[in-house]
Amino acid sequence: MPRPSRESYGDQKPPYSYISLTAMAIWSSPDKMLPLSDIYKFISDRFPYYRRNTQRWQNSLRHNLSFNDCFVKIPRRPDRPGKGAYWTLHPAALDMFENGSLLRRRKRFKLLKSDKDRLAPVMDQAPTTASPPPRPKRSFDIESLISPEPPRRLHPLPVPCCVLPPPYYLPQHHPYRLAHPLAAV
DNA sequence: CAATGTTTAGGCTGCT
DNA sequence: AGCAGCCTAAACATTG
Repeated sequence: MPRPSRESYGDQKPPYSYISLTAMAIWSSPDKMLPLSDIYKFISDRFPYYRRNTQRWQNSLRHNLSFNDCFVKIPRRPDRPGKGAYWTLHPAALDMFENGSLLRRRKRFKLLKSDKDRLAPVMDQAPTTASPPPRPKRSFDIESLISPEPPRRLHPLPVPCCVLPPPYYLPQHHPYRLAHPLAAV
């Protein structure tokens, strides 16, 4: 099984879907959430193939972000202004890839319409204030699958995975908090 | 205005 | 053949 590594692929197209590449990028970030431009950067830093034809693949990537329910937009905090939201993974979508492989998804992650409707009003609220972060619960270790292409590390590697981004990015009654086994306590 | 985000549409491939 | 997952193009809206 091919795995992304420092010297893999070169100019060849990596065997990962945009969904996989985006999930890698998001999950390798400290807060498990990234703005669009950082997702682009992660991918083109690691996979030289994506240093070309940027208009094409970035359009596809944006399509995937909006189209797939597994990606969720988190509004910026008012004190961190900027263009565009942060993107994260839906907690229920973390087992989308068979046995940790990012090559092919088991099944498309699709929310029921009723779930979407329930989520929508909450996502429109302005982000609220902080509370102590729930402690990490391992679920998905993409870090073990990826290493940066250039000889440098973007993040310290043994990062404990947490299912949720830090709560201060999320509205107080965000469903994700409830979805998190520790946040519910 | 350029970057970001949403949506529709068509094509390709592998699987059953 | 039909379906599911994926890729690409493109029109269009929103936002900083």
